[in-house]
Amino acid sequence: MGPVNSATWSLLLDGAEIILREEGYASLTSRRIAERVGIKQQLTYYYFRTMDELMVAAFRRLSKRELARLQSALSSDFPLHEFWSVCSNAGDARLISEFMALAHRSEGVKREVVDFIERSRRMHTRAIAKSIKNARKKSGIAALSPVALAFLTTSIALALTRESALGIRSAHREILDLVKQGLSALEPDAAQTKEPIRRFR
Amino acid sequence: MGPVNSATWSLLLDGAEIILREEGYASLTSRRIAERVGIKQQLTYYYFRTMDELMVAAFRRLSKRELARLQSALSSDFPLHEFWSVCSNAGDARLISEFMALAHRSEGVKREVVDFIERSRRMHTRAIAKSIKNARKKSGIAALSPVALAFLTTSIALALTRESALGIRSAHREILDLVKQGLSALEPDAAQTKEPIRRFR
DNA sequence: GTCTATACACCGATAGAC
DNA sequence: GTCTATCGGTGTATAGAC
Repeated sequence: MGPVNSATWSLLLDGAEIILREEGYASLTSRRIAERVGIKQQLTYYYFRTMDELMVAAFRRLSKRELARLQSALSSDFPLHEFWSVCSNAGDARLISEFMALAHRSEGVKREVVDFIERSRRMHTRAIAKSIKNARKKSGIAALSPVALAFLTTSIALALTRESALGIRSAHREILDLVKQGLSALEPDAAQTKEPIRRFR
Repeated sequence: MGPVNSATWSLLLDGAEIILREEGYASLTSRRIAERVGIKQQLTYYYFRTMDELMVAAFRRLSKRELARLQSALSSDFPLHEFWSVCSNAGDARLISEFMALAHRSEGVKREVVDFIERSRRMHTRAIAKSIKNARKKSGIAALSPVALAFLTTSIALALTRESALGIRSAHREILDLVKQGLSALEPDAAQTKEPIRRFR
């Protein structure tokens, strides 16, 4: 069994991410990955016992990276604005949504995905709670609990990216304005210092 | 080429739906469908030229049925409550989400999916607009345009079903109460006459 | 309309040479 | 650690008998 984090090990996971992004999980095969990164198919089984193990490893690496990215967003000057920006990244959203689909087909992947969602929601919730407490004048948004706001934010980000990928645009502009308004209510200074978030046309 | 809407033709699409629901789109193969409904694999190609054609036909049939279901919901006494109830049906949500994933891999499916989303959103938007106009006292919810409310409703329904399928429950109770409250603001009489919607524990 | 037979490509996975 | 060779299984799709 090949060593974790070695060069070829990482290369295989890189290939897995590329395939998932570009072609979806149905094309996530050892042959396709190997072909994409220029190695022999059978080498896959030196580093991973089964394809399922590879998928779990791929998501675990992605999850680690994504949680670090979210954590660093939450450590910035405008945590909620930055968190939203990370959530709205189309490439990673696509990747995570492919893994969510895979979660229905692999117990191992499912465990990791659930763990990731719960962790990121907890982080997000704590940050929202802090922002609400710090906000000078309470806006109507504080009628909702932090965890509900966290759920809504990520749900909206995912729906926007998914529909954008299909070419659907109806209501997007208004929803985006609404989110921006909500974020600015919780982080008032961000509106002046940062340019408007414009991720969807 | 076998006749559309014949018994075996329908049987094949039934099988396709079952496979999609139970195993996801990666398992949507002619062998698996045929095995599931008890016919020979090769017969698939008497009714459909390619698997892609079968998928498009399957979604078209589902889309028709679903739009009819939504339309009939909107013709009921409490259109928005009923629409929400249909959207929150776990089985159909799963099916539609599998087709959305398939849309990334098939131009034909993509066209049908986009058409379905746009049609259902238009129907939903019109119904919301009508309810807002009819509502006696305007609630805070009317600050949002009908199409934005339509987007939010379906996004929330999809996110709730997806997370429920994974076993995640955080914030669900509160979000469900929020939706119920919004629906009741637009359709005030429904609260008394119908029992509370309780689709997620 | 449904069947058998069959083509050819791709899949996961293993054995063993170097 | 990477390679060649190879297995049995499954995938789409076609030809042709009944």
